[in-house]
Amino acid sequence: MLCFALYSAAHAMQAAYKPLLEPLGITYPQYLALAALWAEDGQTVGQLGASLHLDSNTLTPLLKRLEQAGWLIRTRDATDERQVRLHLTAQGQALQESAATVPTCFLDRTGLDRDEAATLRDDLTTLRDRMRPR
Amino acid sequence: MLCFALYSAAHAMQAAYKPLLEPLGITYPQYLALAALWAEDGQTVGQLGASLHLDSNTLTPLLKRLEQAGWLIRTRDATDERQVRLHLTAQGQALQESAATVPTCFLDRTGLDRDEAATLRDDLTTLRDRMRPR
DNA sequence: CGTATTTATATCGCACACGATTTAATCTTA
DNA sequence: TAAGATTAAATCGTGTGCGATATAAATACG
Repeated sequence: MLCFALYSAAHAMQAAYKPLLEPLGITYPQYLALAALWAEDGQTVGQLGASLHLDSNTLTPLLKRLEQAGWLIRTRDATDERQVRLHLTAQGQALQESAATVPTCFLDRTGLDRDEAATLRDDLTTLRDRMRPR
Repeated sequence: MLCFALYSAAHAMQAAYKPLLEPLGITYPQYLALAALWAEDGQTVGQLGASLHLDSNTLTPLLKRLEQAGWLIRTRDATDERQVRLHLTAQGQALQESAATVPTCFLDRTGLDRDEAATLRDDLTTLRDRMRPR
């Protein structure tokens, strides 16, 4: 069953990330959100949701927790008051340094070399995009 | 990022299953539990948890919902009262028939042929087992 | 035999996911 | 420009996952 392999591998992946992220005080989905902001600060909730494939019903509480923890600030866009922009705090930017080793540590844990990991990543991304539309 | 590919593909997979399972009135994790019981009825919570990689903190509420819905019955093992055995009801057994087309429908949705799906499944299972132990 | 330890579930609390709905702001268009 | 449609977040409810703890039954051991 491909589906169960995917289901259980995804859970195992989050479990493997836990010891890496716990010292930083963030969860895996929070890490994804912060990583997106490290790549581009000042995104809106909608932009973040588009890249993470998550909607505001999931993101709003998660982002409030990140704000509560001091990693970012949520501000209404001055031009379009419907949008909420996400800005990293100094602490949130500094966290990128602390998390710098995380991807490599995780890759080590998988036992895959970079090429194998890239191939599997591409296969999964293709699969995901085939399943999404309808 | 392999991790995000895995994360988002797993979510997309559950989304792809939703229209197949919703008519049956079950969720994807519930489907996994029932599928395990279709393969072998009368398992204990612990046995089911071992095959699904889930603990009783997740399974107990899920199984209570399945019992509530009439798919199975939970009974204490007479020999060892610590264990809870899971027995499909007639309705629960009959559901296997209704769900018979689900795996093929899902495979169609992935756009993969059986060999590609099997290869990806094995890669994911290997990856999962590499990440699990420590 | 009786107490300590181990084992199998259950319970509790918190953090996602996501369908459905709500609210508020912006855009459309007659 | 005023009413209706659209859009962006937020809110609400339900169902997982999982760490930590509790409970009760079975086993080990002195």
